Amino acid sequence: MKKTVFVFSTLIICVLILFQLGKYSFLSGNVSVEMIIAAIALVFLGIGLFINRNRNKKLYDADEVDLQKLKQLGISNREYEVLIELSKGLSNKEIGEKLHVSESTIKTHVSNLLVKLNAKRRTQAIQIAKELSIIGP
Amino acid sequence: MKKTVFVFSTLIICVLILFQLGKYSFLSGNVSVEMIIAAIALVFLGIGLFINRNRNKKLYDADEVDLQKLKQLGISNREYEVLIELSKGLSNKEIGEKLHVSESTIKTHVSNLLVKLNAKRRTQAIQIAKELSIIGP
DNA sequence: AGCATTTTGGTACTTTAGTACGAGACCTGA
DNA sequence: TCAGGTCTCGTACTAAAGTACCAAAATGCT
Repeated sequence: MKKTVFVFSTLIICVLILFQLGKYSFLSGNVSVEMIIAAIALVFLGIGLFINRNRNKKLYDADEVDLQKLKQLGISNREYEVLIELSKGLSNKEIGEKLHVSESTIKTHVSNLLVKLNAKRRTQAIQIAKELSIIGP
Repeated sequence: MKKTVFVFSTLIICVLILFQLGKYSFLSGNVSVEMIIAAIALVFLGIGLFINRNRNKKLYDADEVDLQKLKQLGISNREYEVLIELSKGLSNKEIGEKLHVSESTIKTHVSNLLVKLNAKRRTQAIQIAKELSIIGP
């Protein structure tokens, strides 16, 4: 939310600045029409690129989208943590060591994840989770 | 390559059209300055969004990058096919059925892939392959 | 044709992964 | 306080995955 507000605020401010700049330049008559148009075009091209870059990043950030889908699927916090490590290619044992719990516990979490994600294997779970955008690429 | 040429050609054409449009409007004096600027801004905002969308898609297309990296890693055609199915979350047995070979063969391919990708598990192989951009997200 | 590589497949084995239970500890809202 | 959910851990089992080694076809290149 913060990012979205920031981006759109910046956009609106840019629009206002450009309008004022355009009026002033035309009144004074010092700057050519082509230059102004080129400047505006460049600025908005940049804004377009910036917005899309942020939009693509946002898909894999810890934002509202994730939490919503996690609740829909009934995935708990701990299970989500396991899912993250799972997707990094760690074994159950390694995940257990990283989260300071036993391998047994991880197995339980993974089993629950497979049911909730409707997957047969951990590799499939990774794929499904990525399609649902609840984990990064 | 085709896409890049297309995008930049479109961009240049848009620039030219906008310059001509700008000149004509100012000469005739029928359209307000604000409207023209707004139109230009919107168009280039759109172009910016469009370019970035294509750029992000291109990262995971079947381009030259793949083949180069595959040769560097010594991954053969068949192994690559197996890697693709692997990343979809299929089991060795399922991959065998899909590619019309035995599970044994897939095991051999997977074992070779793990060595070549320097991975310990298939999940890790998927992660590494994605980092190297030799398979899609 | 001859050599190198790839692809295929097998056996036998060890290691992970995954399932199916049960059960205690810990919070939290009603 | 108590039901419900989460988190933890265990045992015992089955099913995959992965390793090591071998070897015959198939393919590609010169």
